[in-house]
Amino acid sequence: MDWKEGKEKFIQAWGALGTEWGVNRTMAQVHALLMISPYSLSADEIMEDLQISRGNANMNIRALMDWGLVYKELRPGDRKEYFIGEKDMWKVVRQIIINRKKKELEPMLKVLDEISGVTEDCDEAISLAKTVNDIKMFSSKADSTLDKLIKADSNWFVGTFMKMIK
Amino acid sequence: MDWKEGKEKFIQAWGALGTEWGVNRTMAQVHALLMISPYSLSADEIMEDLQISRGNANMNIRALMDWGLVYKELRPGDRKEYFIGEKDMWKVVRQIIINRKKKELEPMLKVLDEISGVTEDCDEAISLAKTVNDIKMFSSKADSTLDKLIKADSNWFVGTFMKMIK
DNA sequence: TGTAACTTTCAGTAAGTTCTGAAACTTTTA
DNA sequence: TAAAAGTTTCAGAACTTACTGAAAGTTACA
Repeated sequence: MDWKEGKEKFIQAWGALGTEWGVNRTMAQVHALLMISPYSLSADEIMEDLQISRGNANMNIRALMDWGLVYKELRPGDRKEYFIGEKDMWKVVRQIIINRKKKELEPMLKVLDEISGVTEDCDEAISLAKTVNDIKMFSSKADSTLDKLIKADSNWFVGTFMKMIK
Repeated sequence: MDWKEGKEKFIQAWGALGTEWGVNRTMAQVHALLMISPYSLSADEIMEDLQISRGNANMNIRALMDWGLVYKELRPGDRKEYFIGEKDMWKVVRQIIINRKKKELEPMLKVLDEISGVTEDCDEAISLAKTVNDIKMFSSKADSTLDKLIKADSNWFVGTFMKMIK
C-alpha cells in the first residue's frame, strides 16, 4: 500500500468513527488530515484534499480550534493562515474528554439534582429516586476520575493504567 | 416536584444524552422509561407513555434487547410481552461498553493494521505511520483496560478506581 | 484610503436519519 | 383450522443535520 492510499483509508476510518460518536464526519476528517500531515495546511489545501466547500472547511477548522485539537500557524511573509493538528495522541484524547465532559456530564448531573426533589412514597417515585441516585453516584465517580485523568500527564496514564489492569 | 414531572425530566435528559452519543433519541427514552419503572411494561404502555408508533416502539425495544439492556418478561396467563429494564447501573454501563467496543474500536484497529503496510520513506509516509502507531498503542491499551473492566465486577471497579485516583 | 487577499457568515439545498402506519407475518386458543 | 391477539417489517413521510456558494466582512499593504 502506498501512503496516499493509506492516508485515504485513515481519513475515511477516522471520519466514520467520528460519526458514531456524534462528531460530524467532516470535522473528524479534517482532524485526521491535519493529524497525519507533517506540515501545516492552508484552508485551500484542506478544501482541495477533502473536496469540501470553503464554508464547510472554515466552520470545521474553527470548531477544531475551539476543541484545542488544531492550531493556527502564521508563516512570515504569507498572509494565508495555516493549520496544524495536535499530534500527541494523549493530548488529543484529553481534549476530547474535557469537551465532552463539559457538554454532557455536567448538564446531566444538574438535571439529576433537580429530580432529587421527588420524595413521594409510591413505587414509582421510589424507583425513580433509586435510579437517579445510582446514576448520580456513578457519574460523580466518573467525573472525578476524568478530572484526575485530565490533570495527569501521559506517562502517569500509561504507568497507572498498566498497573491497574495487571 | 412530583414523580410524574421528575420522570418526564429524566426521560428527556436521558434522551438528549443519547443523541449526543449517537444513540437515537427514542431508544434512549425507552431505556430511561424502563429503567425507572418499578414493573415491566408492554409495548402498548410504552407507545402510550412516549407517544410513539408501534413500529418505532418495536424496533427500539428490539435494539435494546440486542444490547442486553432490556429483557422480555412473560406474565402467566397473558399473551402480551412485557419488558423490563436492567436496573443495575454498573451492568448498564458494562453492556454499553461491550457493544460500542465491538462496533467501533475493533474495526478501527483493523484499518490501522492495514495501514501499517505503508513503509515508504517520505515525510508524509513517516508522519502517517507515526500517527497510526500512536493510535494503535493507545487503543490496544484502552482495549485491554476495557476488557478487564468488563470482566470485573462492580465492587472491583469502585475499589480500584478509587484507589487509582487518590 | 483603495484595493487585493483572505476569512466568515448564512440562506437555501442536499443528505442522512428516524418515525409512522398499514400490511404481512406468527402464535395462541377455541 | 379459523380467527383473534400480538409482533415484525418496510416504503415513504417528516424531521434533523450538514454543506454549498455567494455575499459581506476583515485585514494588510501600497
